[in-house]
Amino acid sequence: MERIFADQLGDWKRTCYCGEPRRSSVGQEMVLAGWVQRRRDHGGLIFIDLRDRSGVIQIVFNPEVSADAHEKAKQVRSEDVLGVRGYLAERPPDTVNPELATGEVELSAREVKLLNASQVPPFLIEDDAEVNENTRLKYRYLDLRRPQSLAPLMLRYQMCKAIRDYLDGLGFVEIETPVLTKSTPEGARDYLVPSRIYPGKFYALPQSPQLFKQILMVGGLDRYFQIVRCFRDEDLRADRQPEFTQLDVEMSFVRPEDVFQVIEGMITLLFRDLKGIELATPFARLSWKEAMSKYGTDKPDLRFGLELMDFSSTFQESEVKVFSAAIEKGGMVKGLCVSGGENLSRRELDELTAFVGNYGAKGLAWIKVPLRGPWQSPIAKFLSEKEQGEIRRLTGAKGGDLLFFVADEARVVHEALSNLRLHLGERLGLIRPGEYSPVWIIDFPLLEYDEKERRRVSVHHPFTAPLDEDLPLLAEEPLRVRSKAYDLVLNGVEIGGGSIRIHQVTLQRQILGLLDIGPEEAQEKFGFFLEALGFGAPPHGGIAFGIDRLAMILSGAGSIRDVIAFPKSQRAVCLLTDAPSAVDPKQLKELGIKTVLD
RNA sequence: GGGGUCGUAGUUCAGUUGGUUAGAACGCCGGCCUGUCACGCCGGAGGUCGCGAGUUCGAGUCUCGUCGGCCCCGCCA
Repeated sequence: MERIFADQLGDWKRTCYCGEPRRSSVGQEMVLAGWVQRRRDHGGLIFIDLRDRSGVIQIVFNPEVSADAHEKAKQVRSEDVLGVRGYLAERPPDTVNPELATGEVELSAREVKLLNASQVPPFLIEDDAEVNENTRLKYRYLDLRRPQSLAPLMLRYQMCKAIRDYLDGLGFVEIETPVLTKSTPEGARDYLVPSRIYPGKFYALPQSPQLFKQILMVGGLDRYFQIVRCFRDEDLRADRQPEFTQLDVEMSFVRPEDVFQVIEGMITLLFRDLKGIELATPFARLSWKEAMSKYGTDKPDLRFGLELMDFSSTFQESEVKVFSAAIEKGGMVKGLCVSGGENLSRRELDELTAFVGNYGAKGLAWIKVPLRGPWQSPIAKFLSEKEQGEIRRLTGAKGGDLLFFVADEARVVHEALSNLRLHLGERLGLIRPGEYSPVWIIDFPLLEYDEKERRRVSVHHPFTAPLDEDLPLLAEEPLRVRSKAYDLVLNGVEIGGGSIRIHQVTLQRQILGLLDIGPEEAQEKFGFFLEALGFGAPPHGGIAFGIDRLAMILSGAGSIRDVIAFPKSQRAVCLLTDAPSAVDPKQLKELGIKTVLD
């Protein structure tokens, strides 16, 4: 039988949140409202735990206090919405509930309004209820009633508010930029929005407000920021959603150090206010080259050592053919030394071999260094005395250690070993919980060669300025030019990235040329921008932060979906609304669009 | 596009080498109960084993396909 509750709030005004009443308010008349967490019907007395976002309070329905309220409470079920008027009472001492913030008091109900009935919820609204994510997301409104699910969103809000206050204090101005904008080449796949007024033409949703913020600098804004939604039509990951939020920052007349200073102040503030953690400043700085060499990645996790070591010169002429052959072909041999790793089983070593296979490594060589006796290793018998000596010298390996080696082209070696390093770091418990190691990665290469596209592409983006000292290399050896780009990496997560931009149109055209973007294409794609640079663009630079990833780190969330109110599934579907969905043929006709699917 | 993993009651899960009527806990429904707070006690309902083929005397279990959740590779200037 369907239960229908038709009471209205009427002139009732809620006194406070359910989680707030304390002993100091005992005796006061109160109106509370919320959802029914649980009902305990003793036949005579009925207890109801009433919940809102602030917490839970116990309501007592005693027929001797109000027969009418007690009668109504009999009909109440989980997740029904109630308003209750009554007196706050002190609980009898032996019934105090120390688990509850409101556990010393209870509301004695005089009058109750049944404001809405709820269907039986598909899952229990409790923190420790483990529910499949698809069910949680389909009923996200129920999921959000759990403090555990709401907390990351609350923290995210506090984070954004603190950022706004901080930047405001430094004279930054938040300005909105268009969401319906122009598709730009380079970068990720665009989300397109068809134009009705110009059939066959499309807006693109911004991947970032890059050009607009630079144009704001040309406009003399001097210090801009925006917390802004960005869109990239690429496949999802645990830390990637098709729409995500950036903190976008841009400043005029600045050097990288000026940007670092502003951002370090902001990040330390967030950790201090939101986590009570004091981060040391200035943050570490690591050149891209050093990061790649020591960690095999441009986003190293500095919470633990386990650095990569280069054995290329050791194995140049090695009898271990996979090593020497890789070097011969222009590749390298690198490895790492796992202190105390000797007790890994053969099976575990096989698993690690399969693991590096994910990243293209064709194998994983290992050497166990026992406390006494000869090395145990499939390659041991091929290693010369000299090589063994070199390995000892380079690694400092002692009894109980385990050495890993990967030989391949540099890219594969670095991919494989950097991921192996992270994997081992986690698995061997090298990461101390609660530790945060921010580091700026600087001096990125400006360009790299894309084998698939057979042309140079930007490592950061086409508007990044080269290092002044490398400008002379631009014409002859452009791939050796470093840039004024920087990333902020925290515990192995790239949380922000930016650069000092090119502010002179001549240099900008030259860079576009190096990217094989000819004058005509440049004119068509960013003519407006090049023109703007020509009207006195100031030197400027900035940075963009992944707000979602920052919120993940600060809240300890395991997935980006935890810090987004209505996230999409891995197949980019909104499980709540079922978007994307088919549209009315009339809508398509109006837009001049025909689908070509069978 | 590829690899891995999961899908059994509303939820979380169990289900043996393929074998009779698919189980548990919580939730739900009914009854009793005036100090519970994971209330308790008694009783009850609830299943397209994701979907579709195939193998078999017989499929929750095996095979293939497909759909969906999650993780990863590719992709993400």
